[in-house]
Amino acid sequence: MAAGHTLLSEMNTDKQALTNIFQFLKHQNLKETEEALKKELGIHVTTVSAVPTSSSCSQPEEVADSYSKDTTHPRSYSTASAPVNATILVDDEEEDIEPEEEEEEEEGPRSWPGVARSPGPVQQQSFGPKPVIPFQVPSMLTSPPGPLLYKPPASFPMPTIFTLVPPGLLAHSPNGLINRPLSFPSRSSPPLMSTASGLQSPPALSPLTAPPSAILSKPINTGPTTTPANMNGTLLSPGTQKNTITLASIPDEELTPAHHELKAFAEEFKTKRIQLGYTQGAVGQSLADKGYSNFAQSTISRFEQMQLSPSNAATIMTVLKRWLYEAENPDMVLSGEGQVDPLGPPRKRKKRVVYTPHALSILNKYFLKEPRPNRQIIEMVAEELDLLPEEVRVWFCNKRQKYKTSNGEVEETGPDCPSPFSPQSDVTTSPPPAPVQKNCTKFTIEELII
DNA sequence: AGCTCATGCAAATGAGTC
DNA sequence: GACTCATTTGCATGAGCT
Repeated sequence: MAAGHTLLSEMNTDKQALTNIFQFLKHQNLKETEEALKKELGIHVTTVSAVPTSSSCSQPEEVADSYSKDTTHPRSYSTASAPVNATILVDDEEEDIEPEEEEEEEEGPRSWPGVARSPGPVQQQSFGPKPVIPFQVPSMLTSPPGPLLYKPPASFPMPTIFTLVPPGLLAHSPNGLINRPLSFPSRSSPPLMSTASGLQSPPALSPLTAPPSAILSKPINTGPTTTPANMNGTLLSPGTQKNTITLASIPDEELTPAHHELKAFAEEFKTKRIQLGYTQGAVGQSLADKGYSNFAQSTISRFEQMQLSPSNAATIMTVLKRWLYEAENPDMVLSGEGQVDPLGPPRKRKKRVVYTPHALSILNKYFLKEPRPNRQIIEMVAEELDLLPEEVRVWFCNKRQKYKTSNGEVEETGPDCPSPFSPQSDVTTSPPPAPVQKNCTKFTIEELII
């Protein structure tokens, strides 16, 4: 504690932060938590050298692993608009202090080669001094003892950068989204799911609409990957076509404590979501509204069913846990830098493009002729189909991948050089058999013109 | 009929590699 | 820089319910 005081004395504003925290705890009658926080501060602050401008948090291995693949989700950040405050490190263990920038990387939209994109929604603005105090909430706080039965295990800690926003200050939020107390979704407002309405592109070619000549045969031994092994959805994640392990598929006896915690939270989340009157789609919408990483209804559904990999579930849990806390405590918004996602700035995942049957047909024809088109061809195809070159490139990548998995291992000829096709294969999109091409001879554009 | 949820499929993404 | 591979996650849609 003494060390904590030392640190705090150096960082003026954190006194205010601590005051707020303790007031909050008192207000919530969280005596135990308060004590624990004090205790924890006393312990952990000693491990910190001053962290004047950037905050940091720890990620024990299991969770760190879950983050490891997504570098766009910084695990720590400090505020941009609030006066520079020190952040108190609460968790211990390994540290990784991310270089500032994160928020700047704050992504302008992902850049697509050769294509100028309009910037995404501005997540951070300069509002001048803001009455929010960046603070790293201790893990026990991130899972409020009161409303939440779930207690975060050490192996799945919450991201712990938060800003406590006193209720009275909520109205000062300048952007209408940030720091707004969570409100119940209006039943009259269009739910998230309703976006899947008439404005979408036509569905992809169905097997029946594909020209007979375009129907490939499936390999005699279709691997286990072409079809979900379990159609009832209890063993394999539907969206998981490979050997991805989902939490739901792990036998009880093999579940680690961390897995149990995830499952427990998923159950609790579902229960409380329903109690709060939110549909899965509304949760996704609310996440987006609040500036968090948003997820589609389907992802929320999969989370609740634990049809996600453990690491993926852990990642999503951090967001949902925070969302749930705010939903249950509308007067006390936990926010880091306004409403920054605990995993970093909201993801800017490119909106999924649904290709028209016509586009798919053309793409498949090109794929047949040249599964590995060069840049020039890609650009030509993109122009013809009014797509981005990057979209075309990705389509070919995915197509090769799908082809390879659905047709078994490709030998000499490789997926790039379609081998004589065995009867039946990917019926929806695969092109008709092509002559075996030794050495994957590239086609010229002229040859590719259909 | 309209809403919610579950799920197949595939577009998008990230890590590792060449 | 572009590929492969594994993974994540959104769109579309069907099932079930009210």
